[in-house]
Amino acid sequence: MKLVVGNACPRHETEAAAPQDCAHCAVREIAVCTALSGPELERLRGIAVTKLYEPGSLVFAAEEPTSMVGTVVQGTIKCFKLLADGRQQVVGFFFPGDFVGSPTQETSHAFAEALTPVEICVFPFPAIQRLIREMPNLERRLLKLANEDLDLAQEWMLLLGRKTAQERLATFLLLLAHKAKARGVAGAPIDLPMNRSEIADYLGLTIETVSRQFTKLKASGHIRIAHNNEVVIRNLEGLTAIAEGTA
Amino acid sequence: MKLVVGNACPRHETEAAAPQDCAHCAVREIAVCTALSGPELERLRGIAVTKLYEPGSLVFAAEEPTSMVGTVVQGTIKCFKLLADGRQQVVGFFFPGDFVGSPTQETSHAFAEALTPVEICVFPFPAIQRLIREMPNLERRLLKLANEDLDLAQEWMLLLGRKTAQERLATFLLLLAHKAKARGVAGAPIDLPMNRSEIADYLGLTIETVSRQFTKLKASGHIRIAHNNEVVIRNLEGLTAIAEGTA
DNA sequence: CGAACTGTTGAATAAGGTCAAACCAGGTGG
DNA sequence: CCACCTGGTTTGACCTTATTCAACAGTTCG
Repeated sequence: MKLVVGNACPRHETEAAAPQDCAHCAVREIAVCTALSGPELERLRGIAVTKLYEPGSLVFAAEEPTSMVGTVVQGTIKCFKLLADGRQQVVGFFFPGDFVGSPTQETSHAFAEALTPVEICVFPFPAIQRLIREMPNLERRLLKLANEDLDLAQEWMLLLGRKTAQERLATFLLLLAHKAKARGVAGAPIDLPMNRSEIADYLGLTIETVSRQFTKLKASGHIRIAHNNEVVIRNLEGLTAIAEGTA
Repeated sequence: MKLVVGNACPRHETEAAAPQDCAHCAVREIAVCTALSGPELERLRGIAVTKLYEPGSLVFAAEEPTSMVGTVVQGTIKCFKLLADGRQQVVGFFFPGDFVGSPTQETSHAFAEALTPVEICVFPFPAIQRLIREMPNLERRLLKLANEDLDLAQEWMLLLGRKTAQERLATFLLLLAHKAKARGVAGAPIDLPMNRSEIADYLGLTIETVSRQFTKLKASGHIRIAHNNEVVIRNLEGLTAIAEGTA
């Protein structure tokens, strides 16, 4: 129960202009906008602003009026909650294509911080609320995404409430692999843009325990760590069995 | 890690007719239907079926095609996930007025079981999907509910990942008090329709630990247990401080 | 009244946390 | 080019919290 104050720099964003060209956007095929027709997409682009964030900078803070939601275009974000004494729980990592923020809640109850240089296609809050009312396709897509997020959150409740340290790390690595695959970066070694501390705060563990479990998974031949801190899964079936508690 | 197979009877439901009169429904003011106009409400009622479930019976199962969503009218439901060896994580308790099930997911990833005699205003899956497309107010309301559920799920991730046993129980009792208040049963002692095992599975603890924490909270004068297994909060500020880790 | 549950309490154990030291890689500057 | 620093990471020794195992108490119900 050590006090670990979030060291995120309060806002370090660079405002850019509206996104140039949705057709050539890197995440066009997987983001919210997938569901939209040409004219709808054009309207959404009308309210969008591309913003850049430095690693470590705060994207939004808890208990403040919601200012934005948006799609991650590049980089990785962590979303987390804090207790008064600094205990931290990461509630999600967001990669390119992921939608960040709650489009209906007037105030956020979590913090969001850039882990790497991040580019977000930002939709300002009042504007997106208006568009939602006018574009059923957008609303439908957001409902779908919210339900998927809820599913994942419940899966994570199972992990945090009932899985062992080993099972948690295995589940985490498989989740990253799965998400990488979803955005078309399959097969390749898994990039870990977060450090041990952030993994620990996602898995409800300490950095030491996370490190020990990495060591175990390496020793048992389930994974291998490449030079640039990337993870290679060497035994997918075995790792899956561990993650599901059937090893 | 003891094997605890769910002992829910597979389906023990009684089908009734369509709900008689929404205007006099006990949960009219707090359920999904709040958002709907007269004609819309009439259409929703058109697809609704009131169903009754015995305590212990299964409302729906994980990994099966979604058959229904619905509003709890009476009684309490628990929603939970299982690991292969029987470890269980409750992901939510549902009280009168609460909406159960995911209206966009083709298959559920959790089980739902009646804890008491339960009455649900059921919306069959294909029908509700059609209605959602045709009634923006309904869709908006569902999006709002999904975002609120997600918020609660993240709060629970914080609890499961970072709170002590004592803090977890305190948070749980305050949540129940809060939900009771939301449906207009404020002030009164908190009813616990679930047993210690189910509380444990919600808090990521064992029954023994839950019991010990109850004893501690009683001893410290924060709560009192009434005859019928109801909890009276005697020191709200103190209990809140414990729940938030600032005690 | 006694069987079958559910809940409580106690003692022993283990999983993970805490504290502390060593390690390692990537920069910096002499 | 290499010693030195610095941050993150790994490893080890010990400790704490919650779990496990076991006995017991209270209720409900036949």
